[in-house]
Amino acid sequence: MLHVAEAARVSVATVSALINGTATVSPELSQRIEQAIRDIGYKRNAIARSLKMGTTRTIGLTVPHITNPFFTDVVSVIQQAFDRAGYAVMLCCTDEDLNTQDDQIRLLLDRMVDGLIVARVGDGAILKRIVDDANVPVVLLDRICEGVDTDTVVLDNQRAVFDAITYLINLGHRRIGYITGTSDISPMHDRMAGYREALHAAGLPIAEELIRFGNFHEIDGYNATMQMLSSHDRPSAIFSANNPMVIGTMKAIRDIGLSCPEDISVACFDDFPWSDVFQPQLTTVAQPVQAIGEQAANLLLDRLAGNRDAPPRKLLLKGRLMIRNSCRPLGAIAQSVSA
Amino acid sequence: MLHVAEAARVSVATVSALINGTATVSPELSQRIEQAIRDIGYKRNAIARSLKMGTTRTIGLTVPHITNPFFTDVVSVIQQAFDRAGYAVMLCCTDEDLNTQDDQIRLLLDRMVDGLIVARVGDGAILKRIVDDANVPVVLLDRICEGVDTDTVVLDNQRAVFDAITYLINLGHRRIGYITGTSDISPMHDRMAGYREALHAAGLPIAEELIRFGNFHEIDGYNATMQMLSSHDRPSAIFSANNPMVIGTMKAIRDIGLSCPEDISVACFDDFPWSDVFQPQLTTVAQPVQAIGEQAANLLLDRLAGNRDAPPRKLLLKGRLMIRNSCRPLGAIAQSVSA
DNA sequence: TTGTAAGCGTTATCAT
DNA sequence: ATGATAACGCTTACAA
Repeated sequence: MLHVAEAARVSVATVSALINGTATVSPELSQRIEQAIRDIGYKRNAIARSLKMGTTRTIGLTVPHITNPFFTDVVSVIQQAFDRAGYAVMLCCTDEDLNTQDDQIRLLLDRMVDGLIVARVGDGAILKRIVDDANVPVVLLDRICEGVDTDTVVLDNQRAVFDAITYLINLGHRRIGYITGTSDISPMHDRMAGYREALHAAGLPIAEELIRFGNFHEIDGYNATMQMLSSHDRPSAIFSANNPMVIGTMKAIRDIGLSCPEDISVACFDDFPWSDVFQPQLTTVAQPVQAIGEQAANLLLDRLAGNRDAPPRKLLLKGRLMIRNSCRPLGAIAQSVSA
Repeated sequence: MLHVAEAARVSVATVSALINGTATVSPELSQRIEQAIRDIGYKRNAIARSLKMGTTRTIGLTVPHITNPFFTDVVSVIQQAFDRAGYAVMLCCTDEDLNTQDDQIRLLLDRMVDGLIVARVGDGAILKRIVDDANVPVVLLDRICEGVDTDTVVLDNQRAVFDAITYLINLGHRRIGYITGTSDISPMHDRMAGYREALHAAGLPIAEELIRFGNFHEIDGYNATMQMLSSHDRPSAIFSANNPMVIGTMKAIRDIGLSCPEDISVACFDDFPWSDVFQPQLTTVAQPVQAIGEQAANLLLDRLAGNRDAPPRKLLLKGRLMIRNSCRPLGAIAQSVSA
């Protein structure tokens, strides 16, 4: 900018005034300055501006795994929304690791991000302290956080799984396997509650050996399914509370020589774009990813626009059961087995 | 930092020296300073540091669509690599739009990113100018760029498609539909060349009506497939040069009342994690996503570490044909049709 | 070993 | 309408 000012024979203040329209500058000087800007190819340095202004027009976004289709979509929507608003987004993946998340959030805060969207992991205590210290607005995505009272966008997970399990029960299933991630994060906790609630509402017993915990990855779904199917009294249906793990479930079913839905019914949380093209067409609980991403972005954008004092807004969205052909009435299963 | 200095009754220079280990400071002062840092909860401001140092420890990454599974994986790998190295990554999605890409790269450059990884889109001329002006290292990912002579990681696309089409030909297919994105980007151009080369090598004619151009999205694959299948002389196999479009192809096959592989064989570029679990199990060309992401990251990290003068390094990786069951010998197709 | 002070590229206040 | 100048928070000669 100094170069521009010199070339145009004006002061830097005038250049700044012109660029930002913060004061009126005469036509002659305007022209000289614009010419100089073109000649030199001047671009305003956003870092210096940030230092002075105290704002970076950058937000931080942290999710557990970007390869989880749910997060892929949500990240995509959020990124687009901020791009439209002229914000940059720094993306971090915590890999479901608490310390990693910790480091990443500090890294983002050090870089003076104007706001944070976080799908947290693990214990919320540290997150709470970080968020309290930092003076930036935070929106919690997908996962609520005990003690952190801030804008939130989550699904009604309990209700969604209740519906799915009830559907399975109505199909005649009595022994329904349930594969979940560690329940220290709210969605896993709430989904499990939905499972228990549905069984309870139907007057069915809860068989603890049918509940398996994994670490969110395909391999965990594989192992959990293997264990359940190797038992002498295997379930007639399996619900996976997490999207990547259901791939493992399907591989285990295949490897053990069974097939879905003939021998075992399968349903899972989170929809796939290809769900209704390949066989079996998985019955899933679809989350409104577009809405989730947009709401999260809007909530933060609203705070960024200056609305700091509004009380925390908690959005609870509804899932939708997408019934396809991966779950069969239990009668049909009995037939195919006896055939 | 000023606060810390005051609280510890030292100068800011001493605080800085201690934090950065850039000079030795006496035990007494060290202790006082560390105490003050804890008391105040001081965190170094990375923006101010960046302004002074001229480096942000942040890189920019732009891809067309993060929802394209290939890019999802590559972005994930790259993000992890830079996270390990203490870098933040700003992610942008161009949506295959030239102007968007333009704006985003400028936005990243304004923010003084230390380097850029770009899976470019459209005409390379503007990209070239931008890259020349900016004084940051750039690595080109997935797509080379005429005139931009810099580090590059791409696949041997022509060879990969040649292999896939040859496989189809050996199965007995003669009329092979080909669905591609606009060929102004190198992978699409090279893959098409592989298609033509394979037909030519087998002495087969190239039927231009079997080559359809789409815009990379599922809907484009759908439309292209619909058109081909509605013709009186439809192909016996379809190859989709792009991953999202093959979902459209499968939907079109279903909607038109045909089935794969019984009525028509399908193969495509880019592998899916679930390819060998659902039916039909798609035959695909798998890219070494892990290697691609790591190499791109390493190339940039190496430049960032100071190796600026090495000549541009061009990495050409090999694809792998994953043969599954979505392609049938033509004889079998004839049988199932006559049956 | 420690402190003083200049400077990174902006914006903003206050004279002129 | 324009310009001089301080300030944002840091690093780094250089001086003490």
